[in-house]
Amino acid sequence: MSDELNYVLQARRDKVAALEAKGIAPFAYGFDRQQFAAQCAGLLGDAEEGPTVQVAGRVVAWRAHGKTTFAHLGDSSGRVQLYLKKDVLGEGGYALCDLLDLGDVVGAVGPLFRTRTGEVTVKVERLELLAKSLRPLPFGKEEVVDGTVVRHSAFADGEQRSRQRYADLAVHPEVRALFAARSKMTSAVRAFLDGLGYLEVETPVLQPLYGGAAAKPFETHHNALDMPLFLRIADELYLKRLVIGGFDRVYEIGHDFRNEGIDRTHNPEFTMIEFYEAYADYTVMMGRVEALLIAAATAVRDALTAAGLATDAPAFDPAVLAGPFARMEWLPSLSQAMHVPDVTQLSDAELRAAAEKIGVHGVGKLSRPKLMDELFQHHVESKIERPTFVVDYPKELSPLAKPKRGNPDLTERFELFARGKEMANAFSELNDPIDQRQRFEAQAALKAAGDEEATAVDEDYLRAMEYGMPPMGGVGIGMDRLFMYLTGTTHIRDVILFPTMRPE
RNA sequence: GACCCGGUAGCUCAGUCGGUAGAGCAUGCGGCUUUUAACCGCCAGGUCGUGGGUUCGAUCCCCACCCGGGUCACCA
Repeated sequence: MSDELNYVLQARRDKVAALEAKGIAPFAYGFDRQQFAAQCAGLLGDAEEGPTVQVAGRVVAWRAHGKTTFAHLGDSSGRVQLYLKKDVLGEGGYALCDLLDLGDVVGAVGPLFRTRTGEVTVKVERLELLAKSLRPLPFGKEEVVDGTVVRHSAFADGEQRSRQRYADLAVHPEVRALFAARSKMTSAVRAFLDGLGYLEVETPVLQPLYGGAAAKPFETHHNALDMPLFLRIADELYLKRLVIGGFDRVYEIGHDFRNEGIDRTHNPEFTMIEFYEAYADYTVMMGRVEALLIAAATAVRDALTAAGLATDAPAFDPAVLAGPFARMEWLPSLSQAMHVPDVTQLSDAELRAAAEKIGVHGVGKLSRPKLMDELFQHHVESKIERPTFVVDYPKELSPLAKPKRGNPDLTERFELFARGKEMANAFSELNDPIDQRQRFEAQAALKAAGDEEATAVDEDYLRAMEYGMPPMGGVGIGMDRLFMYLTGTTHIRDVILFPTMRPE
C-alpha cells in the first residue's frame, strides 16, 4: 500500500514520459462522444458492417496479438469490443497501443463490424488517449460460464472496496448498477410524494438543540456565534414547525447523524426521509407508507432488471410489489406469540421470567412496557418476513404519539417491519402543546439525571405549537435500510457510497 | 466496550513445527494480424500491518498498538 513508486507504478510513469516525447498529451480536455457502448449492437443490427461510431470509456480488457489487438471499452452503459489493427491505424497510430494500459480512458472512432465469433466490435480507425491511468485498477479476469460472469482474482477486500469506492465502482459494473438503483429508488419516492402535493423542503442540519428521537448527537462549535451546535438526529421538529406555518404536506430527504456504534445496520450518518401531512391520522399515513414502499420496490426492481441483475430479493417479490401488507395489533399479536390469553394480565414476576428466558439482561430494572417491548421484539418482530404493519403501541413506548381514540392506554402509532427489521415508524402526531411541555420536562429531568439520549426543552418548538398545530400524521423511514431490504443487502456499508471509516 | 478471526507482491491467496518467502493473474522484455480468463517463452517484483520482547537468528513465538471483519452489548 506504500505510495512509493514500485515497478508497476513506475512503468506507467515511464509511459507518460514516452507519450509526451511523442507529442501525445496523456490527459485530454474532452472527446466528442456520439454513442454509448450498449447502443452499438442495435446500430449494427443483423448486418456484418455498420455505421461509424465514436465511443469513449475505460479500457477494461486487453488482448494483444502482435500486429493486432482486441480490447474492451467500458462506459456507463456497458462495454463494447475494440479491434485495433496495424493496417487500419497505421504505424504511428498502432504504436500508441504499446503505451496503453488497462484502466486508461480512451476515445475510439471507427465502423462497427461483426467478428468471426459474432461479437459486435468497433474497427478502430482513430484512437485517442483521454486520460492515462497511473495506478492499476484491481481488475479481475472475467469469463462467462453458462451465461453468468465469473471473476477470477477479483477485487474482494471489503475494506478497500469501501475506502476506495471509486476503484470498486470502476471495476464492478454491478456495484454501479446497485447504487444507480438506489438513486432510482430515491427519485421514485420523491415522485410519489410530489404527486400527492407534498413540498420538498430543507431544514437545519446544524441545530442549537437536538430532538425528535432518542440518540447521542455529534456536537460542534460555531466560532462567530461562540456557541455549541448539534448535528441533527432527526428532522421531525422543524418539519412540524412548517406544517404550523401552513405548508400542509412537507417532506425532507437528508442525512441524520447519531454518535453511536457502527455495525452492519448502523452508520453514523444515514439517509432519513420524514414526511408530515396535515389533517391526516395514522391510518391515512399507513396507506401512504404502503404505496411509497411499493413505488420504491418497483423502481428498484426495474433498475436492477434493466442492468441484468434480477434476483430473488424482496424488490422482485410479487407480494411486496402488489400489497396490501399484513396488519397486526401490538398487544394481541404478542399475547398470541406467547401463548397467553392476555399479556397485560401477567404479573410482574411472570413478565420478568419470560424476558429472562429469552436472554434479556437486567430485567429487574425494566418497567412493564419495556419488558413487553423486549418480548415483542423477540417473539413477534424478529419473525416478520414480509412487510407487515404493527399498530397501536402501548402509550409508555410512544411518547410522541397521540393516545388512541377509545383506548387511552394505547397510542395511534404504527411501525412497518420486514425481514425482522423496522422499516418505518409513524404516528398521529401529538399536537397538544400543554402535553408536549410535560413530556419535554420529563425528558429534561432524565437528561439532568445523566441520560445522554434525553433531550432538552425546546421552547421555540413549544411556542410554535402554541400558535396552533393542525392534527397531522408523520412518518420516518430509513432509506438505507429500505434499500437494503429491497435488494437483500446485509451490510449497510454496501449501500452507502462512502461509509464512515477510520482513516488509513 | 467485550470476545473471536484476519492483515504476506499491484490483485487473489499459499507458506515457513523459528534459519529474512512462493503460486496464479497483472507489470517489463521477446513472439504472435479475428481474440475474449487469448496463447507461448524469459525477467523482475515483498523492511510478511506497526513498535517492543524472547532468541545466535523472528514473517512465524510472546506483549502492546493500529486497521478491518464477525459475534455480543449499545442503538426507546
